Amino acid sequence: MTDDLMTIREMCDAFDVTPRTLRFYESKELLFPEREGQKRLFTRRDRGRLKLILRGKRFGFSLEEIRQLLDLYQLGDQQHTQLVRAYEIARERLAEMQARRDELNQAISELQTQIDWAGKIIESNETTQKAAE
Amino acid sequence: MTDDLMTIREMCDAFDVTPRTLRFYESKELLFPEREGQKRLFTRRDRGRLKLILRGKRFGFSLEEIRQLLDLYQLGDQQHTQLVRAYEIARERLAEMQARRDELNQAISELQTQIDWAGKIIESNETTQKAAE
DNA sequence: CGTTTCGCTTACGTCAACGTCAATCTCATG
DNA sequence: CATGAGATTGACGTTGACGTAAGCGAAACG
Repeated sequence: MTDDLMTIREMCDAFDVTPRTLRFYESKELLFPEREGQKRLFTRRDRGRLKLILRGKRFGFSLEEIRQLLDLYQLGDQQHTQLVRAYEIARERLAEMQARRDELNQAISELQTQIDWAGKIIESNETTQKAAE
Repeated sequence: MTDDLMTIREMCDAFDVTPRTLRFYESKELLFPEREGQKRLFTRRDRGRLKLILRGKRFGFSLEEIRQLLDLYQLGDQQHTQLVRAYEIARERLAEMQARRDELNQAISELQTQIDWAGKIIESNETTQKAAE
């Protein structure tokens, strides 16, 4: 593939973000595009990371938290101590995410209940209205 | 129950927030505490809403989005048109939340995979180290 | 009765996550 | 070669969600 590398514009179109956002993420060390002269060229690795960044944001993680999470996905070349530490952090994060999912499930079922109620009310309103006509 | 009404301090202790936060939420019309003279007194309704507010925040909703969600839980005294509209919004939100949950589940299983790998690496490192001793 | 202790209001400060604008630079195209 | 479209680097502006400090009123305590 010749377009293993993508320009900033291609990235923006692909992920629906602005150039400013990509430069900002680079300045925060979330992305590490290569350079061709001055111009940024984003790699497959950058795309993978960006995907995770955007996902993290949808769950309300801060960019700093996301940066730490990203490091967990790149555990290859670590020292043993570092690896063990990352492992522990990862297990904590996993527990958090599972707790969140459970909470989210509860929120969903509560909202579902409200919706069912509202549906019934609307239904009865409409039938009584029809009856009144 | 005589303490159906709670002071600002009791609320802060119960929900681990600051007074500033509660006043801020009131100013944004997320909470509607009663008044005894100048002092705020938070009702059971306020506590229910605060619980939902804090939950919403954990999922990355803005306060404005949360305000709209809260209205869905108070569909009693609405006009028919309003009710139908709220019903539609609620169904959209529900779909969003379900999508989020699915995405979260995927993120969890991916992270789980990474953790399993890391666990294996750590294990093998430790056994080879032991063997070398 | 003085003085802490809460609580209230008003108002300015802060931090994250970008938006926006100006001033270059660079390269392709008429 | 001019020029116009994109990209880059500062640098300042903005918005959301509070923090924080100043000043005042009420009430509870020694």
